[in-house]
Amino acid sequence: MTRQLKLFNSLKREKEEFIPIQEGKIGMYVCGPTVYSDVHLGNCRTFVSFDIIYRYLVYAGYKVRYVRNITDVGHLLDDGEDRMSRGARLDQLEPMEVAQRYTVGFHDMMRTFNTKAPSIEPRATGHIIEQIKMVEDILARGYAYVKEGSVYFNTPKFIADGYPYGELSGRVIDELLNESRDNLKNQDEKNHPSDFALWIKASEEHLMRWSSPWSVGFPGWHLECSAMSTKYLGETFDIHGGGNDLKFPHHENEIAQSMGSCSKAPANYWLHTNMLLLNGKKMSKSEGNTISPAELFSGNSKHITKGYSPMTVKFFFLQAHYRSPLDITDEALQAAEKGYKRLIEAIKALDSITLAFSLSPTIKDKEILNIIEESISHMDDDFNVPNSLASVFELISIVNSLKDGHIAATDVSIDCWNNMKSHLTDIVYSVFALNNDLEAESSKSLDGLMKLILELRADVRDRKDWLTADKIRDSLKDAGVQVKDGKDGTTWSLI
RNA sequence: GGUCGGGUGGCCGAGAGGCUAGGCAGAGGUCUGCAAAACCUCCCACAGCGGUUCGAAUCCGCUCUCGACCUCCA
Repeated sequence: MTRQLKLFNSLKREKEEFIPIQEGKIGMYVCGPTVYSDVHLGNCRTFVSFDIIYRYLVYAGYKVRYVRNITDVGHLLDDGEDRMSRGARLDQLEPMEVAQRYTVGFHDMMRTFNTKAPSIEPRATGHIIEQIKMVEDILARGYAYVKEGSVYFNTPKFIADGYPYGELSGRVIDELLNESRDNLKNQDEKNHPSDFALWIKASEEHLMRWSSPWSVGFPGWHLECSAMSTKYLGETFDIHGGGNDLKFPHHENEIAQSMGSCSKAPANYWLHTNMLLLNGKKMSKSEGNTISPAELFSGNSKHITKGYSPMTVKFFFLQAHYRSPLDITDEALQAAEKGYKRLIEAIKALDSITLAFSLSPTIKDKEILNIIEESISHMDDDFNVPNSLASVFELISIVNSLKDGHIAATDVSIDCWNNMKSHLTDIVYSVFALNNDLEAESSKSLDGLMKLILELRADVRDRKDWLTADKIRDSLKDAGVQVKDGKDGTTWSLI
């Protein structure tokens, strides 16, 4: 049994009933990172959002194939140089070395945020053959032309044949054409400014290059996603996701490429995540209004007063809907940290609560079961995590009340309690995937604790009170801490 | 300039014609040797100005304001 979902489809700009192509199965493609520098915090929010979407789809009973690419070629700079190559020159590294380094960094960060690896994570450079094939298909159907060894998509013909160029991004076709006419003179080889490159002939210095029927070159900006989504999910699949800044031109061109090559739309539902702001403004490196994940964790930034753990940051993300912009402020992060802590403390306490619950159903059961169902149905409604979290917090209050005896255990049945317990654990740990990283903090307090104990013990030793000093050492050993008295003082470690 | 999407209480953020969002902060209370935690109660907001309606934070218009895209961008 799968749950019935409603998704906000960017294509229609409204919520729709979700109907998968194959019952019970979902193919989902999400545009992944370009690995030419460290992951941007905004990337993290987007991928955390889609991770929760992926996890929820599985939770809701669907069998999901989740494909998220790694872009390691193909993005042009203003000067026509490939991004990967530029990184390579600056760093004196092989292009693939740059890609590898930042791919590893990206994966580390995804692990830090406790996201699941996608089912397939294809790389653009590993699918050059598929991309060339797609260009051939588009050429064969007349929606592309070759110029000086490069291949361009023919948007005017595509539009003239009645295909929906501009539908996703809400761009008016006439306007696109008009706007284009103005800058026509600036264009080099393209017949029309709104045309875009499918294959680009490599200049002499270009490091990343492959043979093709048209030239030794490299694939265009948008082609990889079309080729790889088709390969792994089929010509038409269920869900395509990405940041909303990719709507145009990237996603629009993906649609054009797919329809141009086989006349079928690539995805039925398009999901777009919104942007992250910092102190009410967009993040911008040039204006210094930016913060990296590492800075956020360490507190090493002028924008925040302290560091916030990855799960605190994740919880902060979860409090906003994926389609809303989210403003990062120190105050908001502090609030998130406290809320997250309250949530996790209660979840952690779940197992230690053993009370004499009622053996038969109660009135309170109904209320609790209701809240449980709400926390799920909010997720059915376009993955409304904030609303679902609100329901979870209502359950948390009930858990704490039971724990402290403000609600009598006899008012709740044992079945209902077990139900609530497993549901809370499931949704918090498996769907929201907020893994308890409070342990890291407790090791901080352990540090402080040990410092204090060892200082006191040092005083005792100065007084040559060996009995007490040894008692401390022995007791600590029993507690799992090994005390090591050395020449330069005393250290300790966990056994 | 064009297109699209926002502006919600002290802060962050859901909601989207009549019905409690939630978190954080603040006030009072219960508990406690004192704290902390937890629980209870209170704090009833929707940028401004018009309009539609029995009724608008929610619909319409205008104004102000923020953001995204239009060029690589999650």
